[in-house]
Amino acid sequence: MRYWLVKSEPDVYSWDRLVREGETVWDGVRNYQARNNLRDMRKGDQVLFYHSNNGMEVVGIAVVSKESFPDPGSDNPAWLAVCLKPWQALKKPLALTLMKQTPELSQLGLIRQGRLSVMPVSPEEFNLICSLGGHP
DNA sequence: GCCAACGTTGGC
DNA sequence: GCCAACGTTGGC
Repeated sequence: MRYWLVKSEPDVYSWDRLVREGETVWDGVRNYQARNNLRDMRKGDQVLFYHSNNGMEVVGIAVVSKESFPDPGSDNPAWLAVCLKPWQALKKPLALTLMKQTPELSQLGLIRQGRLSVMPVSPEEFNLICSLGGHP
């Protein structure tokens, strides 16, 4: 089991919409590093869902429901998509400012490489984020 | 709205 | 292959 974090602007695609729809195709990634991370996702991996720009907090945990396939929105087979399903909302969304104040999270990709939209998260980081988010 | 970070593009 | 110019992302 591996752990990941994806970013989404809530005005474009929010956690609530993912919950409403039950599953979504996570496409439109046009960055090679992020693409490589999509490629490495396996069914059942857990994915932190972060709202960028508007919100700036981790709001929930999703699960990879389908491993990578060619992005249906692109003619270029180099670009990939996965499917995500919502699993659980965090009881307390975890703000970026709080994560920045947490020494154990100082190596988080979200903080170190602000523009990357799909990134791996270590098990330790994942567990800490869950517990800070009020998750048992 | 501004700007830092970073990726991409294209001229040489 | 280098690097300047430019575009995009995202925090502030």
